[in-house]
Amino acid sequence: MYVKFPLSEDSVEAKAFKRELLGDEDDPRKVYFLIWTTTPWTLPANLGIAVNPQFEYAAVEAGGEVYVVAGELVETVAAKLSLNEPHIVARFPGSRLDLLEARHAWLDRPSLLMLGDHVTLGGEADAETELDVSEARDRRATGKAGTGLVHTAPGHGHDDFVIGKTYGLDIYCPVDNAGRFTAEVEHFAGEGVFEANPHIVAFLRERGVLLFDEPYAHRYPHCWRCKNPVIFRATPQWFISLDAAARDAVEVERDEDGRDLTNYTDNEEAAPESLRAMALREIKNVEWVPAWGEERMRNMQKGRPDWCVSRQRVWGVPIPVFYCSACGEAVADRATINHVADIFERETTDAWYSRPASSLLPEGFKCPKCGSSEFTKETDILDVWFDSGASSVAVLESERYEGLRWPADVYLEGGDQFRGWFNSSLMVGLAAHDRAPYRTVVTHGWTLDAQGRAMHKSAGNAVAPEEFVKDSGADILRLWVVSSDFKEDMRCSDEILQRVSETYRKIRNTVRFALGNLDGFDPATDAVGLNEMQEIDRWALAELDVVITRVLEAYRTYEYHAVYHALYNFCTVTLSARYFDIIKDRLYTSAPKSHARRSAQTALNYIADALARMLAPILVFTADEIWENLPGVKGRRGGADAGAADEGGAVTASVHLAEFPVAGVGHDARLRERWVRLFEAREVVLRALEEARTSKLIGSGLEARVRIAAKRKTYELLEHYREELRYVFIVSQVSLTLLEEADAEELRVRVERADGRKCERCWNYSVRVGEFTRYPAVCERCVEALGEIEAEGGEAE
RNA sequence: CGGCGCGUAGCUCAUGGCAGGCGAGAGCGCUCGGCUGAUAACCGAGAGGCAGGAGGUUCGACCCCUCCCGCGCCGACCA
Repeated sequence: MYVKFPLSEDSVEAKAFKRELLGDEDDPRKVYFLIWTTTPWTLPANLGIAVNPQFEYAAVEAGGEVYVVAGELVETVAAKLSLNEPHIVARFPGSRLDLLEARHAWLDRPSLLMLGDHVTLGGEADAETELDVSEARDRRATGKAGTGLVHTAPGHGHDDFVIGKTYGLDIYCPVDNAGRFTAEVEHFAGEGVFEANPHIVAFLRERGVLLFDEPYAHRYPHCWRCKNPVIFRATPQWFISLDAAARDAVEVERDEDGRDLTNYTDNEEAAPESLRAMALREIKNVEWVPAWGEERMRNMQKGRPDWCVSRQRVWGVPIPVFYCSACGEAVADRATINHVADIFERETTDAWYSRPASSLLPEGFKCPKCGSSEFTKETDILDVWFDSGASSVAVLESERYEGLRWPADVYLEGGDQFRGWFNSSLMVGLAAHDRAPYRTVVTHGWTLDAQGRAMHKSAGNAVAPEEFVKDSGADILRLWVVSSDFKEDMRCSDEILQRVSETYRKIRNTVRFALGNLDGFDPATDAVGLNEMQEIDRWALAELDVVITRVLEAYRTYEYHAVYHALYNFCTVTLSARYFDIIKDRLYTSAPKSHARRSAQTALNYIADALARMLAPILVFTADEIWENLPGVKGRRGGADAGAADEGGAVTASVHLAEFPVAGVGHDARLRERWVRLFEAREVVLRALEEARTSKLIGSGLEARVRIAAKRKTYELLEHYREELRYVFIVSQVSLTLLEEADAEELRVRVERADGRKCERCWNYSVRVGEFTRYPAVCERCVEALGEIEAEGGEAE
């Protein structure tokens, strides 16, 4: 709607202005300021009109009246209003209008002309509409609505409020809590604002001040919950000042009950600081993970407005303020607040609602200003952020929990909580103890879908954790969490969870292999000392040691995805593809109680034990399942190095009562270096075997005899392990020769069919199969193993 | 628009962050093959990335600077 506000012609300034426009201050034609608005109900609260000082405005004469509108909008406005032969009588910059006075369109009240950069030519300049910038630009290019003069009601919108404050206008808001006009609003008192809209339009039309109205679609803010349109009202609120220094020194809690004194400040004498100053100081002392959190928090505190802590809700923690019924004085001093606090401690905050003001105040309390003893209670409640911000004090200093202390070691939440919980906790912590309530703050990123977009139920791309847990279990969901770098945004989708499920199965299967091969192994009697173990078993433990070191460090620094990758890589490469594959021969064919087999089992037991401990925080259930199946836990009590026992040898009932494995046990850097080179050679052999397989020379690697020629350096290494090589490469025979230094290759591998026949017991090929009358289908190694089994009274297959 | 962050193979991550240096790595997945005593398993080989894009600094940049593009969080009486 377009409404005209007449110029107040009485003032000297107005006369001068009219003379400029029409040449004569006594010209009978009246001058009007033309405003446009989509919210008729805010007009009763109009106290001003804003124009943009940068724009050019024009005075348009039509039908004996003169209208002021933005120069660029003259044509569109004239067309829309069907003005009778409009013509421009003057042009002037917006700044010319500053501080002129109009009369309200129908009320006996001035409306002040003001300058504001928020005024646009696109319409929808009203603060109420919250149009975003790009959309506003589009709108400006297409349909124009508006006059370049913005009706301003400081009580009904942010921009209006701000400019109203600048010009010293009242913050006038004649709408009550129920959304109805108050009694002072002529003609419309008691009407709900939305119901009043058409009445106001009709009323203005009758008065002849409405020049045009039409239906107009535009954005308008709605309640996020009930979806109804909301209205803006400026209302009195309680704030906590961030810049005012405390008038009194903070009361310092003394260390009465043995709590760490450093938790509390004792700077009673120090000059009072503002909350903001304290916050900026404390932010430096907190460890932020990731580190950029410090800068984010600091920037936020720098530009933060005072904390509005009052909320108009019927539930919550009341603000313990009283108002004098006689003089209106707000009462909230230490004595009254402590009095209320004492009552709350006994009766909970419900007392605020159940007791009258008189019984919430100290006996005989009188208004410090007027001496009256009649008071009313504040009805606003505290911002719930204040509640959560107080959690550190409420929980950590509660006597209901043992072993807790303030401040907290760690706060962990999503990055959205910088402005939320991290902030409110900091404020309350500072108020209570002058210190940050946390030593470390860890933040995680957002969960996004496969395309990296935020999950929304409405977009249908959300993964419901509870659904997934129901199908696949919490262990796998936790494994997903840990597989991602939680400090950044994390992606989650069916495919990703599918992958994680597969890695879970791999880990579980790997440990199951170890446990399966520990059947009958009793760490107390069967374990082999580290120095007596076969070298590859010690190699496995040396690799495990590296993993332990890496995992413990990663846990310590919140690099959980590094934990995941280290453990998973260990399971797939070190164990499954290498160690397990190589020792299968020994586990399956050596005599059950042979030293060779027990050597491998000792390593397996240690590995399974360590994996259970390291996996425990992630695969909570699976780790316990592993734990229960460790031979040291199953029934018996383990030895010191037998695993499944904590330091001191005590077997714990649950892995979650056990410590992380200790680094350094299997440490052997030189051994690992040798085996790095051995495995490099193994890769060359494996490639050669693959070629032989492709050409149908062999199928299984055990069908092969490998002829290796190596230059001096490699030769010497391999020579040292000559008898081990067939097991490391998993072939039946290996021969080794020296390669000329002039040769191009460091290592040359030829694959042939293995000599002899396949041993039906161990599947290796041997020229000696058939030599042994007692076991004609078996090789020399198996004959020996079978002999041992028989000697132990066991049953040889 | 303002504050902060992210963008390396199909996927999850290394390397790279104020110590820039030869042809950017791993595992999974995929393709092909082997094994059949971890079998709703296991082993191997292979293909696969111009490090979001464009400039700049430099003898030399994934790594430093600028701009652009894409994405996320915050700027809400939602916790």
